[in-house]
Amino acid sequence: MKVTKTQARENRARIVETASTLFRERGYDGVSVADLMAAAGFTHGGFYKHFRSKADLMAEAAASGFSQSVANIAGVDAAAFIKEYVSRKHRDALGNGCTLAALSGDAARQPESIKEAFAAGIESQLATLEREDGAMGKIAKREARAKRIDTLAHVVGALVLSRACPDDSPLADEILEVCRSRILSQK
Amino acid sequence: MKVTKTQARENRARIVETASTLFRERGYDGVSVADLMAAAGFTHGGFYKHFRSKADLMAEAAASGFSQSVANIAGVDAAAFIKEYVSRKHRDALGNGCTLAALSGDAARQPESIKEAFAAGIESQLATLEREDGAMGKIAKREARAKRIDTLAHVVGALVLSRACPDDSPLADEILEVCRSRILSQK
DNA sequence: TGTACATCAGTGAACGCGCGTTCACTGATGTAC
DNA sequence: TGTACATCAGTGAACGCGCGTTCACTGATGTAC
Repeated sequence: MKVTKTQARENRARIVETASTLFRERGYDGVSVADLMAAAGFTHGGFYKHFRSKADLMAEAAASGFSQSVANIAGVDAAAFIKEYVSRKHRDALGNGCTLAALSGDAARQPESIKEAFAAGIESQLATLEREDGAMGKIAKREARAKRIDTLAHVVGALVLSRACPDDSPLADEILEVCRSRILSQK
Repeated sequence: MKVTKTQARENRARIVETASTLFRERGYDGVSVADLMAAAGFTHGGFYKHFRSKADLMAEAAASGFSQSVANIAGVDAAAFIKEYVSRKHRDALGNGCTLAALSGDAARQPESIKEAFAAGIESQLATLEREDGAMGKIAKREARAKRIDTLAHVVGALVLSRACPDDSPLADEILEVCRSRILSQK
């Protein structure tokens, strides 16, 4: 049963978004093509009408996750970003959370095409955090970029360590709380 | 062909150490029982004479990786630790590097037994960084622990983000350099 | 100390299963006249 | 506008393959006498 061009484009987008969530929840190896297509409401065979391989989808799903994050934090100031990022709510919402925190470890072992998507994701995350430096001089701009890179690494590290601890363990919460307050006081 | 009790114990330890390295390099799903046993110099069938399951070995291999790290950083001061941790050398030495940076993302999706090994690994890492606070008061001790947790999250985040970027990309090095100098100046 | 036997680390074939990918097929959509 | 045909998104069976785990077997080690 063929389907409208528009419908097909929507279906493709739904597959990418579903994949983006499932990959963040279970990792790249934890989601099969059949799993994913079923979650999006299709049978697995049609997958290759949209994507050349699972690896191609992985790169697209990462990009989709990054633009979702960018949309979420657009217009939010640094302190609010840190408070939301380094929170129990974010830690426990793997599938809708930051792709960097959920999948950077996986990305490190993936082909270059996926690492490129991650580098682009990091840059767009940095650009979104960058609001107020239109009038800055060169040195101040460089300093502002360094600060944003440093903060991003810091919040990602806090979330990643907290998630590696057992669910509801005191250490998982301690890491989050300690890092949140310290990162906030450094900005 | 049976083997000496001592020999069997050594063989078991070799399997755990081999696994610890391979898991860090390729992730838990990237290493099969057969791969691992072959790398340790055995056939795969004997695996279950030593371990109840692959998941059991994963927890043991993590613990082994953590005690290797602890041995490496014992007696090193905070500045030297940060310089070595947030370095290109460490980033490019996945298999011999920090288990937290290599596998925390994977651990987040694993059974509680593995997360418990990670929590214990984090605590022993913190304890090793803790050298000079014998004479501290209660408040100073709490503050010192918070500082160590925060630094650990920070260095892990820097390494994880750098590794997610394409090999030899400018961004991968920039993240490392920016974070290294900023973390050092905060301590 | 020497002999007979039980133990058990290690072997390699086999198990069922799920993986990524391919393929012949369907039938509504889109197009050419 | 109406008709005939090509297109191609989606279906579901099938492909070869590698996975974690099990099992009958081997034969040197360790033990009981």
